[in-house]
Amino acid sequence: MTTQSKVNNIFYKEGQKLLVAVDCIVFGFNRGKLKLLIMERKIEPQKGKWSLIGGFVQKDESLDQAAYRILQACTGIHDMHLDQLYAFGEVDRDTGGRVVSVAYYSLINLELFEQELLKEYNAKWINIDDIPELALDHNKMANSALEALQKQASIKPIGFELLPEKFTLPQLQLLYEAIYNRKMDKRNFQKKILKNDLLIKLDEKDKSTSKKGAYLYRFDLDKYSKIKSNEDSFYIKV
Amino acid sequence: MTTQSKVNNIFYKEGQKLLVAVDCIVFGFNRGKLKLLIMERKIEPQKGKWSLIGGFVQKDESLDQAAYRILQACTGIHDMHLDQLYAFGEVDRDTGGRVVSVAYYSLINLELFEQELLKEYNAKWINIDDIPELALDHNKMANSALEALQKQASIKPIGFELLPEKFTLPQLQLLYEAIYNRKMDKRNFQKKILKNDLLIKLDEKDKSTSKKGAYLYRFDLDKYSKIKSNEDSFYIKV
DNA sequence: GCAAAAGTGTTAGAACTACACCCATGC
DNA sequence: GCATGGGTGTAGTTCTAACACTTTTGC
Repeated sequence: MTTQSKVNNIFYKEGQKLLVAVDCIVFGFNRGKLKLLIMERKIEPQKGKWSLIGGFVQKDESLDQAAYRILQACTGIHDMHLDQLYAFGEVDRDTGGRVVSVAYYSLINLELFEQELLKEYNAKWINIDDIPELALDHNKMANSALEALQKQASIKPIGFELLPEKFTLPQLQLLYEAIYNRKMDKRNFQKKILKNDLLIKLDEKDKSTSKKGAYLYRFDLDKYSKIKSNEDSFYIKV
Repeated sequence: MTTQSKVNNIFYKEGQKLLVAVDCIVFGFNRGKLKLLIMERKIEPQKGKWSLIGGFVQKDESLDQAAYRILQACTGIHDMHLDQLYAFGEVDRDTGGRVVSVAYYSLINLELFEQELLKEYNAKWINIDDIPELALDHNKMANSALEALQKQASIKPIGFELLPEKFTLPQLQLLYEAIYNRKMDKRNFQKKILKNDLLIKLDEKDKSTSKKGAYLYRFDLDKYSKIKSNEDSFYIKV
C-alpha cells in the first residue's frame, strides 16, 4: 500500500452513519435496599424482555439531552443527577443491527419519583442483588454502573441524590452498606462522614425505625456548592 | 398528549443515524516531559489545524477496534494500552455536521514509536503544558484525558506503559511529577512506590544522567498479572 | 577536589481499625 | 421492665509528610 492510500484509508474514509442510543441505569434507595429501575423492552429485538431505560439519540439533541429526555419521561423528575458511564460499541451488541449505546447512570430520590409511571411504562424497581437477565448487554451496563457508583460514593456525597432531604445517620450508613455490600462499624462511619463537615444536625428526630428515634440531618448544600470546584471536598474511606 | 403517543415518542421514535468518530489522546514520556501526539487535521472542517488523532467508526468494527486501528496506524505500535475516556456528543461540536466522538486515551512507550510516521502523517509530539489550540473540542478532550491519567496513575502502575522496560526510580518519579505537575520528595516517593512490591531491582546502573549512576528497575509483570484482578493491588498516594 | 545526582532514616501528626457499653422510649 | 435501635470514646496501628546528610564518580 502506498503512503498516500494509507492516509486515505484512515482519514478520508467515508464515515458510515450508525444508530446511536442512550441507556440509563437508574438507581434508587428505599428501606435499606439499593434499587434499579427496569422496564419491559418496547422494540425489537428482544421486545418484551426486561431492560434498562433507553432510546435513540436524535439528530438535533446532544447525548446528555437524549439521556435527560428519556430519564425525565420515565421518572417524572427534573434536574436529576446524570453521569455518563461508558460507550458500548461492540458490533454485535444489538442483534437487530449496528447500534452504539452510550450508557448513563442516575441517582434518584424515590420520594420525587412518580409511581404512576411504573404502570404507564411497564416498569419496576428491583433490588440490586436481584437483577434478572436483561436485554442485550444491559446486565454488563448495570454492573459497570454499580462499580462506578462505588467509586463515586467515596469521593462525592451521593446521599444528596438518593435520600430524602432529611435523613438519619443510620439511613445514610445503610445506603453505603448497600452500595458496597458490606457491613460497617457505626462509630467509624459516623466519624468519617461527619469529618467532611457537610452535614447539618437538626433538632428533629425520626422515630419510624426505633423507639428512641434518630436525629435527622440534612446536607449543607451551600457549603458543598462553594467548595465543589475543589474535587477533594468530600472523601470517605470505604 | 396521550399516554400511547408519549410512549411512541420516546421508545418507538425512529433512530436517526449519526456519524460516529473516535479520537485518541496519545501520551508519551521523554526527558522528564509528558508529551501529547497531535497531527495536522486531514479533513474539513478546520482542515490543516492541529488536532488529535482520529477517524470514523466503520459499520463492521467496534469502537475499541476503530480506536486501535487508528492508533496502530499512527504509532506503528501493536497491543498498546487503550482506555475509553468519554463520549462527546454536543450537537454542534463538529461544525461540519453531526458527529458523536468517543475519545480514547493511550500511553505509549516512545522507544517503540516509529518516528518516521511523524513525517508521513504530519504529526508531532508536544509538551503537555504547551498544547496549542486544537480543532473542534479536542482541547477539552485532552484536558479530560489528563485528569483521567492523574486518577489512573494513583491506582495502576502506569509506568509499565510509558517507560522503557528498564528504568530508574528518579525517572519514574519524574514521570509522576510530570503527570501531577508537582515536585515530590524522593524518599517518600520511593517508599510508597516500593511498598507495592511490583518493582524488581536490577544489578545494572544507568549512568546517563549522573556520574554516580542510578539503579535500574523493571516491573514484575508476572506478579502484577497474577493480582491484577484485585483492583487494589497498586496504590500510590499523590 | 568538586560538582552533580543518587541513596538513605527518623519523627511527629493524622487517619484508620477494632471494640462495648449506656440511653431513650414504646410497648 | 424489657426489647430495640441509637448514641458515644479510646487505644493501638498504620500511613503520611517533613526534613538533611553521605555516597559515588566523571571531570
